[in-house]
Amino acid sequence: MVKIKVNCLNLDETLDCGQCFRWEKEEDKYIGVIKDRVVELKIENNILLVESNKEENLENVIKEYLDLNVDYAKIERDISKIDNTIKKCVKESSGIHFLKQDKFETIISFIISANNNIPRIKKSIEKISTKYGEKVEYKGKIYYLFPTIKQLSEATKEELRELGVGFRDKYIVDTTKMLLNKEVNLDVLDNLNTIELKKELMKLKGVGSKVADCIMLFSFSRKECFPVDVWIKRVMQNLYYDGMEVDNKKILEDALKRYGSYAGIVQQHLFQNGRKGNI
DNA sequence: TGCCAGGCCTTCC
DNA sequence: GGAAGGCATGGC
Repeated sequence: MVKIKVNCLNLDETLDCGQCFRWEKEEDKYIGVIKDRVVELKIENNILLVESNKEENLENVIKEYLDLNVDYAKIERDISKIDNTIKKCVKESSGIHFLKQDKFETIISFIISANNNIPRIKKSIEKISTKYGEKVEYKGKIYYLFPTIKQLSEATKEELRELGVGFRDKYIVDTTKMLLNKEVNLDVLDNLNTIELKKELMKLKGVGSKVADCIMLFSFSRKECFPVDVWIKRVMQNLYYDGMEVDNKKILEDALKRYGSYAGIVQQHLFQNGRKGNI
C-alpha cells in the first residue's frame, strides 16, 4: 500500500471523463490497469491510497500516471480568470488531472473513439485486452493488460471486426504495423515539439487532427492541445459564435489563441460540463 | 424508424 | 486544397 497526500485530485472527474476507458468503480474505489499492473485507487481525507499486484516502483508509477507533481489548484485558479463560463465549469469539475497513459494504448483507444460513443469504446477496448493482452490475477480476479504492439500485430481485420470496432478494423491493423516496423517510432516522439509531434502522429491510419490532439493531451502531457469533437464544437459555437456553424479548424485556431498553454485543460472542463448539460 | 456518437479516409472537382 | 459521401454498430 502506497499513501500519497493529494490536494486537488478528483478521481471521478479524472477517471470517468473520456480520457481513459478501462477504469471501473467499485464502491468507493477505482480498479484499473496501468501498463503492466492492476491498481486500486481510493481517496480518504486527502490521502490517495494505492494498492497493486506489483509494489515495485509503485509510487513513481502513480505519480507519473496521475500527474501528481503538477499544481492543479494553481492551474484551475489561473484558467478561471479567462471568463465566467470557464470559472463555473472549473468549479463544477474541479480536480481533473491529465493522465500520462501508455502511448500505444492511447493511440488505439482514440482510433476506436472516432464517430463512436464512450460505452461502446470501452467495450471494444476491454475485448481487445482480453483477447490479445497478458492475463494478470489480483485478489482472486482476472484482469488483462492492454496488448503490446507485437501482441496486437497478430490480430486480423476480421478478428477485430468481431470485437465491435466496426470500420476502424483496418486502421488498427495498419497503425499497429506502422508502429511495429518503426515507420513511426514511439520511442523518439517525446523529443518533438507539439507541431512536429502532431504531424508525425497523423501519419498513422485513423489518426486525424482531433484524435492526434487527444493522444498528445492524454499520453504525452501536452496540455496546450485542444481536441475539437462534436461536443466541444457545439459548446464553442454557443459560447463564442452566437450559435453559428463554424469550421473545426477555425474553432481550434481561435481556442489556441484564446486559451494559450492550458487550452487542453480548459477543453476538458468544457467537455465535461457540456456532456452533463451544464452549459 | 432515424439520428447520434470524443472523425477519418477516399474520391472527385 | 476543399467539399461530399461512406463507414459499423448499439442506444435512444
